Amino acid sequence: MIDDLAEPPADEFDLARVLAALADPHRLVMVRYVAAHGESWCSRVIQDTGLEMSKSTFSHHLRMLRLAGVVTKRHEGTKGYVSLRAGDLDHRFPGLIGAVLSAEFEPAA
Amino acid sequence: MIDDLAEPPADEFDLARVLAALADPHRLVMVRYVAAHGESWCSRVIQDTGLEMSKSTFSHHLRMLRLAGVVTKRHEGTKGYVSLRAGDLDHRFPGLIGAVLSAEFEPAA
DNA sequence: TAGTACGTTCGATCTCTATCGAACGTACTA
DNA sequence: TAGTACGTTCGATAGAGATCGAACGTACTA
Repeated sequence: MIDDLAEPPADEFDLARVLAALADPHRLVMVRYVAAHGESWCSRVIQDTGLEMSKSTFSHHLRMLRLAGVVTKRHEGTKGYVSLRAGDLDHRFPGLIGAVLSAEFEPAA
Repeated sequence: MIDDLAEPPADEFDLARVLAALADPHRLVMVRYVAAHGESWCSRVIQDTGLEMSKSTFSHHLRMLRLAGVVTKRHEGTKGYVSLRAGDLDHRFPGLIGAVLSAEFEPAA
């Protein structure tokens, strides 16, 4: 776990990149989970959400979210703890993450 | 211009699809233009925004936006008039389009 | 010292998307 | 009746992203 991935500072967030990071059903599930449960480690997210994907695919999605600035990760022991950068997001794009989190998820809800 | 593209009704909007439609810098420019100027015809959007793309590429982006439900198009004479489905969007995903439209566009703004 | 759990990285594959030029159909205009 | 403006559709191409299994490195545990 080398993990020298550069998470951007809030003032360098790119709108299109953030939207692209959120524009995936699996990643929306991930983001909603950490938004609701607070900081969580990866395998817990996979288990609790019931996301059916391999660890490598999860890691890829996590990478997309971190590169956009949507989530951050810290490391403790063998676990990686993921949390939403709600404050940074709301500072840079006021109301955006709140609207996404409170939006109806499924079509014809 | 056969144009039998099915634009979804508001209650069938899909969040991931809408976010994906907005997750492109060119399409963000298009959406912001029609949001600011109201109903506009295609070639006017291309000219005023200074978007450097072919007509076919513009047509492709317009298609993505329409399929997601972000914009609608009506036809009059030889021109296609595009407008934002602000009401439908806000009804289904309250605050989302407003947050996107008011967001800082460029990084390090 | 293994052994186990955790998560990343590495190929490989497949699909989707962005892009263009060319050709087309539609409607107005001279 | 051409001619022109408008926008779509059709290949074709190139790039990005989603997905997986396998291999790896790290930290705790027995």
